Amino acid sequence: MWHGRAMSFFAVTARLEGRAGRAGVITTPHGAIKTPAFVPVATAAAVKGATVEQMAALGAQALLANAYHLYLRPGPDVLAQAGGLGRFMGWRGPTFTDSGGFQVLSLGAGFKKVLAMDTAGLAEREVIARRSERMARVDDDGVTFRSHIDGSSHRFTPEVSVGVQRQIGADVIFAFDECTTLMNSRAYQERSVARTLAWAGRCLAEMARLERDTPARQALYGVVQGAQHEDLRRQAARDLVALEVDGRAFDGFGIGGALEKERLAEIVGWVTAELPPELPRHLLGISEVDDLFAAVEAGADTFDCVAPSRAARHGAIYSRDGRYNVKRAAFKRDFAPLEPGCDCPTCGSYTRAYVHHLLRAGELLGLTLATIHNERFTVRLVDAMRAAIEDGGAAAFDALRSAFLARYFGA
RNA sequence: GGCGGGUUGCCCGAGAGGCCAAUGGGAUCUGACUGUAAAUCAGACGCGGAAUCGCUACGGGAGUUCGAAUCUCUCACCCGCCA
Repeated sequence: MWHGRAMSFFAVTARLEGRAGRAGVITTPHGAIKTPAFVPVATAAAVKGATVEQMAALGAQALLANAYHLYLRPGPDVLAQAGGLGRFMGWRGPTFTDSGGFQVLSLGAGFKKVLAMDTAGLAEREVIARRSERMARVDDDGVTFRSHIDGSSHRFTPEVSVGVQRQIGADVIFAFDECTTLMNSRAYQERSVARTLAWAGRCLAEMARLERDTPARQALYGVVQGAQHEDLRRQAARDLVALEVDGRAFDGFGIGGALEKERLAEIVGWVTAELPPELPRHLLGISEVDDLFAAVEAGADTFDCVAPSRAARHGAIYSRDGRYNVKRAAFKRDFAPLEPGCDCPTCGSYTRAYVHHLLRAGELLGLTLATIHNERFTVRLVDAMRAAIEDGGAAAFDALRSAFLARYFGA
């Protein structure tokens, strides 16, 4: 059990002078994660389009799956019987699971909407107007979900989420939280943060209870919400840090929910300022290049995001010269690699023209090749940040960022 | 040789007198995607144009009608069945 906090679950190995950013190492029963690190998403115990061998080869240190999805299918008992998430999926490294909290939003008010970044998109009244088509309903005790698979009704509470994640057996699990949008009112955000805090306490209690029966070395992260409101974010962080139930406290913290892109650095900064430096912070659902630089500088240690794989499936390719869509007609006869200079297996053997053709032809290999590249791009980018922090400190980090962003976004 | 069916925009395919520049798919072009209900979604897609505007279009030609992709005649080609 890690909850003693004195145990070396996480250790800081280098810092950005004068800033919150740092490098470190998370130690799990399935290996270490050098931070900052990008953790690719494997929602249903699979990175869509890529094998775990491919993910290991491209340098992924850990993978993140989702408790809600695995609960519905194949069922947490199957994962438990398999020997845990990693065993089940053939992945030898560390694993994370999200609590299902995000589905409170994605199956609820935020369906098919840009959740965090688009403030102009959807007014709260529209969110409310769509209520009838929601497949998730929140109350103070938990969330009632309609399965997106068969429409059946299911109930998630903090206790259920922790129990499910316990069975799934990832090395790092998250407290069940309510994820809101920027369109929610201030009053709603206040109520929601209070609810998430109450749930956090119940998660700790349930974790303590389960650990009493059968010890298992899983780290539990509390999730800081509060949207764009500084006072809510800071208070939420302080409350979670102070929380201790039956001798159990959080091993780390997630930063979640609505984040205005323009204020991401600021918001992450508020939160990390309130968090103990000796515990790791995971920024949920972020991976665009400028966001990663901002968040690492602001003190986030790990990240997960669906963007690299989803974008790849849709033809969007990350490269140091910016993101582009390889399905565009312009690439039909472009026989350069997806990103010249990239060290990924795709770029080592294949061309834009080939991936262009595969994606247009609906060949599954196209998804795989593009996914491998995008995941490698993102992993490597964060790895480069870590190296800069460890080897050159703030000056090196700044140099990397300015050079990278200038080229990525054009001069 | 006879009888019947057919020919629609890049492709397939609806439409059977005005509401049709013409439903739907596909292809094509472009955009979006940040704790995955996402191998998805959205827009454009005859020509010109900012346009509720004009032009050209439903195999060719000739008609009927205020008005035709839709009705008539005819020519061409395609597909069935019977000789």
